[in-house]
Amino acid sequence: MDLQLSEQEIFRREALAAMRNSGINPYPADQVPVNFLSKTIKSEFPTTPENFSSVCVAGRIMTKRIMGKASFVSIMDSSGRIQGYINRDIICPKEDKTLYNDVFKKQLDIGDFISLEGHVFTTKTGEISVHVSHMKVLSKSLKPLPVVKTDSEGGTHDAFTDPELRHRQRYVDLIVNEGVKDVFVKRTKVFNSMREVFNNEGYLEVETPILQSIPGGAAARPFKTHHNALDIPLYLRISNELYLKRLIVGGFDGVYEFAKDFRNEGMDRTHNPEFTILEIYVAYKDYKWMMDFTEQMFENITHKITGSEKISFDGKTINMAAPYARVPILEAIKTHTGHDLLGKSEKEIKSIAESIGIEVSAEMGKGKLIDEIFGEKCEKHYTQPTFITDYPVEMSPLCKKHRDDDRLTERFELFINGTEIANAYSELNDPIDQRERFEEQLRLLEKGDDEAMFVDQDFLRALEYGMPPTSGMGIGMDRLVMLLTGKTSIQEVLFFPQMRQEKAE
RNA sequence: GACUCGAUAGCUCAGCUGGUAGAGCAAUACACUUUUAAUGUAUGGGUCCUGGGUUCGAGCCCCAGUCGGGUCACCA
Repeated sequence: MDLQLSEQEIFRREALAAMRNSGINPYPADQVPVNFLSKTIKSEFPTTPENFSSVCVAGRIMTKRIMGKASFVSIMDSSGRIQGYINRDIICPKEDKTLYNDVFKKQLDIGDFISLEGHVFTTKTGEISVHVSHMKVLSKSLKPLPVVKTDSEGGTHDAFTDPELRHRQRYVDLIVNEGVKDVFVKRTKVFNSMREVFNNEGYLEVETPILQSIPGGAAARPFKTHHNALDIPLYLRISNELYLKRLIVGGFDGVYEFAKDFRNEGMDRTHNPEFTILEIYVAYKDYKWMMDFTEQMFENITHKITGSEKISFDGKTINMAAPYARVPILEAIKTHTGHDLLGKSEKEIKSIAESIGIEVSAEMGKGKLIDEIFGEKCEKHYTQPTFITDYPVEMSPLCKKHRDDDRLTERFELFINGTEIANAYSELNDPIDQRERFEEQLRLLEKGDDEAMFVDQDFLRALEYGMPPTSGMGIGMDRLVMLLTGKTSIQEVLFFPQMRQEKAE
């Protein structure tokens, strides 16, 4: 699509041709005998200089400083940057100075990949550098990178900041913006440390279908697609919950999946159409156990990722150390609105909601009303990790009724910084109760609630074979990563957030 | 979806009351054998997001659209 080349792009193509004319392959095929990362050299050279008499590093040129017959070049590898000192008469010991005068000085640009071989030394100004004896071109770059500079006080100049460009061209963002890579490395560390916790408990990581004919397990609008050979409609999953419970029926004691889910809804700072939820189901446990398990895990992974139990987010300090407060939802509503909703009818709750300024509509059932009141008046108060528990039965069609009060369920949601991070149940395993709950959802569906759940007959059949008491939880991984990396936008923790097409054609 | 702000050189931005477009970095050329936001001198580089309109004249004003940010709504 780049029919029109900029001046700089033309210069780079000319440099590419010139390089070939000098007998240099700008895209060689051979392996590069890299034996050190820049980070290792910088951290270990001061104590064991004898190990660095013959190093080979490779990376992308980030700056070039030419001072006549000697030059400095900074290259960036996966671990950071290192400087090379390039002296004309050292890399060109014979008559022919082409490699220095033409290739290095003129044909190599910021963005090109090179390898440097030589010994490590410290320059007059104290920077650990590679004293280069051999330089090789590894790959020519044809597009100019944004040049971000950092001054001696650590200030950044000419930062590459346009969010559209940063997200569309994440590869450029990763190259030039310090700290971006780190967010994604942390993201993977979060996943890995949770995996470690689950695997140590003996839980099995599994995979379940993404293409589902009944999009179940959550209240959300699905993406619809079509299978040609079967000639049937299929949906991208909005949740994997019902499949993981089938596996508990099948006899696994603990299963988990880091699941990409897809919801065909609005996008904003905390929603992307595809996102990742960790779902875990453990047999013979209840939601109280899950709270203990969760707060312990969150304390551990926070420490592992950030080095502390305390995180700062958006100017607030959040203490992730266990234990977390446990507040029944109706208590929370009582505290923040003064209204006790326990035992109140749908009509009474509706008028209370209206009286405190909440917009209500005809198709809102009891569960939805309570959800609205909590969402509007309460959740923002829970900055520190708090388990909100015992949701009304109408809000939780897949959750077991509360052992002490059958108007409530054994459910918790974990709120941190006013946002829901986790949602967990003592899973409903009474197949007759489950069928009735589905039928209630069907009535809501007919009433026009387009988020009500579909009836999944095969899931009911599985429950009829018997499922042990089980506790299950879902954790919004993207939001958890946001929290642990201090990012306020989901786009900052996804490599490739959803965006509109760049060009109309 | 609503409101709002924005889009100008490769990047970050400036651009007066409407009078043919500017800076820093990057680029090109030259100088410079330990620099580091290297430096000095010179030079080139523009579909001012797109399409209409007003005007003698539009980067600037008006209308429509595209893409993005923010806020809200929807939604976990």
